[in-house]
Amino acid sequence: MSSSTAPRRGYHHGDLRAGLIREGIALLAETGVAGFSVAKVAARAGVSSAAPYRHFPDREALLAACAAAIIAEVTDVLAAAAEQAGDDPVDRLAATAGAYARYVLDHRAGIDLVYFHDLSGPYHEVVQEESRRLTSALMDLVAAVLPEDTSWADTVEFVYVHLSMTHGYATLLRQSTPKDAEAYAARAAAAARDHITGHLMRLHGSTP
Amino acid sequence: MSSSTAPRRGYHHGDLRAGLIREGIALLAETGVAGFSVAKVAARAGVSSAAPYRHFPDREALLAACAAAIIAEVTDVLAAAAEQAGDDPVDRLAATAGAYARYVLDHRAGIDLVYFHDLSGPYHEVVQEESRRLTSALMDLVAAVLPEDTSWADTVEFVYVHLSMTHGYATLLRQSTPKDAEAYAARAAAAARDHITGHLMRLHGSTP
DNA sequence: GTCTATAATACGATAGAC
DNA sequence: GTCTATCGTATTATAGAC
Repeated sequence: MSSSTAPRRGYHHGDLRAGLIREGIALLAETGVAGFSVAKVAARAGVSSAAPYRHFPDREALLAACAAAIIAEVTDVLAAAAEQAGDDPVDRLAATAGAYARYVLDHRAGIDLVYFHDLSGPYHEVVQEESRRLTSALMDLVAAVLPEDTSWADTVEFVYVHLSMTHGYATLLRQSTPKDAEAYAARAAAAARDHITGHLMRLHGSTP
Repeated sequence: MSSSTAPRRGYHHGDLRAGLIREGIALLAETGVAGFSVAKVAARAGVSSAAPYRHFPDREALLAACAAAIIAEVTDVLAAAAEQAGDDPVDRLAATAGAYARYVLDHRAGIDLVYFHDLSGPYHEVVQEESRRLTSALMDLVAAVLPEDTSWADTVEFVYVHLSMTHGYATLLRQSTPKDAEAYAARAAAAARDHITGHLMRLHGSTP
């Protein structure tokens, strides 16, 4: 019974697969996709450069697993922010923009994997699955903001634009001042609110 | 006089420096920063892998030169789009969002260099110079949209958000359907218009 | 100013011991 | 499942011929 829970030796890991994904995400946050390599991830996890190939067939598969994990985490972060924002639909949607900005500021380069890597290859079904989860969560929040008779296509389009400006603001932001994250998150939320307001104005056919 | 205008030999180039930047931009558009290498750029330009080092001290300098050229081109494209949009300030600003989307669709991965690479190192004064030109051009367009008594800081913030959502929409867009660019550009412009309208509403203190 | 050749390094991936 | 060892390849950058 002595070997059931404790690691057998120094090089043994309880769950190397999970550890590699964790270290992969950390490496991506520091260097971006350009600086990502299987060897570096392995070194960070404290194993040899051959070990990852027991868990992932090639570099691309490890990268895809990291991307899926990042998207999953973002989804959870946005959902939590909406939950915490209260009952008003506009507040809830705007809060996701602020939370996204905060996330990108923390994970810096990590997010570029999701937006700049070609996700159409093999192994990427997992990534697309997580992307659908994220989109789905936002669909619910957006549907609560738009009028009840809004078509599915228009709702999707609004999700698209909301995520776009949220992502764009957060990444531009990352370039400049890295401090005072809360102030920037608040401004990201305010920008999202402007967009929501303007869109509702257009729907109502009035102009300022 | 026979050697003054014509190339002397097969390996001779009139302006290799410019050619390297041109091919570097094309390579970035195809592969992104991760796939960028001095050797590949040299091969595309039809010279040996050592030749670029006569014109750029290292890889980073070539990359910086490409980034500066990309930003300069974007600046020109946005200015031309505003010019072509007519006299209404809102039309002119919204047009830049559409033009940006069109540019990113054409140059795909190329733009990530500008937004995801660390631009704080050496050689990057040129990049920051071009960035300032872009910001400055947008400042004029935004100032024409906002009320005359708007502070400089608020104008900068609006430029920031406008560019953010413009960039975000264009890059998200690049991920999905690559066809029907004009329709997407029109929607990018419409999204920018929503943001402008919503912001003006907030300034006027009214709600939808 | 461009070439050929090369050094030093890092990477992806595999083979075989344990 | 992880190790050590290794092959093949691509990269950055330099040296020296022309």
